Amino acid sequence: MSLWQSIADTLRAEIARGMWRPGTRLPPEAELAARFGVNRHTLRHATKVLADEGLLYSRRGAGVFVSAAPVEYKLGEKAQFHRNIELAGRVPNRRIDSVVTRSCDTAEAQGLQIAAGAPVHVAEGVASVDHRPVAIFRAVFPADMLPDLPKVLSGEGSITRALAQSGVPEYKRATTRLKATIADEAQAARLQIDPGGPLLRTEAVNIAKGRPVERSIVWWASERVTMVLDNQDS
Amino acid sequence: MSLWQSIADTLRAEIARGMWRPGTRLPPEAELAARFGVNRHTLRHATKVLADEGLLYSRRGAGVFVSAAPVEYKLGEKAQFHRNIELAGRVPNRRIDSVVTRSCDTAEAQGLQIAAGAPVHVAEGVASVDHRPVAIFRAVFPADMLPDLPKVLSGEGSITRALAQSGVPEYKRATTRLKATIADEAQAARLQIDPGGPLLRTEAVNIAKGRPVERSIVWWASERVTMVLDNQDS
DNA sequence: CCGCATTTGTGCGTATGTATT
DNA sequence: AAATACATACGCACAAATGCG
Repeated sequence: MSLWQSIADTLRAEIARGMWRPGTRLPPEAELAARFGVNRHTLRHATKVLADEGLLYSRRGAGVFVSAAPVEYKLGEKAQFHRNIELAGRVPNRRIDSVVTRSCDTAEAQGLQIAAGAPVHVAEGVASVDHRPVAIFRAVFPADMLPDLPKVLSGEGSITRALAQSGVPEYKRATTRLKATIADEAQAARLQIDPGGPLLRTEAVNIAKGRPVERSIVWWASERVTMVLDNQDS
Repeated sequence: MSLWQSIADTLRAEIARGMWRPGTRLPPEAELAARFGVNRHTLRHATKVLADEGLLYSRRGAGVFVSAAPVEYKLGEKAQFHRNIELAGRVPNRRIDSVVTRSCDTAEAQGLQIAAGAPVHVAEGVASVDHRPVAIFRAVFPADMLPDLPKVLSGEGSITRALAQSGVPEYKRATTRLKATIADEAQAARLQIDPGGPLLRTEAVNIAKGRPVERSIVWWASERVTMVLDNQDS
């Protein structure tokens, strides 16, 4: 095995076991090169590979840093934001910017299996992990099933808890549709990414007792999250 | 702009406009370095970037080649892809442009659960629906499990049949990871979309008898496909 | 605000190993 | 067997960005 490969493996293992915490700076290239007894180019070859993998990033004049690993968001029946993020050992948060009640459009009607034009509650906001924004969401609920949801939502950061308080203690994700899109300026600003960057758009329907209770559209900053579907679990 | 960047841009543009046909060999590094008036290392930096993008691949002792070969031979459709598209009432097709045997990188090693640097077969090509390209794929197989896969591939023209002949009659998808990316010029050209457009990148591992047999990365033209996950079916 | 040391980014020269042709 | 060509690695030098006193 080549030198740069073994160095990359060593550093990868050290990062994996927490020897270098996310956000911290690695020792200077010269120092690391001396530690491994190689030329600086050889060390740079190793760190370049790790940077390609997303484990490291470097800033000229500043140093090489351990990057925060992208969140792995598990898809499946029990896909819930808070639960997923907490299982990954991160700090989830949801900020609801607006809650309005209006009549639904045809796409929303089809997803929720209600009559076109029926009243719905629409909540919009930003979801974050470790206090960094990762997604913009728009959640649509049938108003007749959840008459007092707006009141509960404004006091809650969790949709699951809000639904529980509105008489829906449990729900499952029925379907998820995924697409890639490009961030416009407004989306980029809210997610604190560059305009034109890649977004992963998920469109999901949650059901309780066989009836749709929520249709959500979420735009994820693809740099900060990876969707994972594991067929062995479920 | 740095030298290697402008060189990479030049080569990328030349490949995009067909000056170097897919499958052809580029001039030797020394010659290209002389053409651009730079050191061989500088040129290698540029070609390395293009190799990372998937435009080029190098074979030690042989040369640097343009990744996607033209229609040399048409191989059969992968069962999953084929069935999915047919169920949607469309006409599926898969074109394998190249099959190369090389040593794997660390990411591939992790996915296939083999030693880093172990030999793998790599098949690249384009998947189409209704005779329009929808995805670029790269499939990686462990060479020790499937020693004669390249021969079988060229003889049979079917990945599933080739796997069956190699003692893998059945396999299933274990995990799928999804991300959104931006199409670079080469990808856009192959998919006949605009550069900068959204791509849905799936990274999947197929297993047979508990052992990984294939790791595929597929870049889908997001304009032409939507991924759907239905938890009620399975 | 300036200057300076630090640190990464880029580039050249050279040498050796190893696979392919 | 020999020539060709890529892979790896070392040493040196300078540019560019950062951060601190």
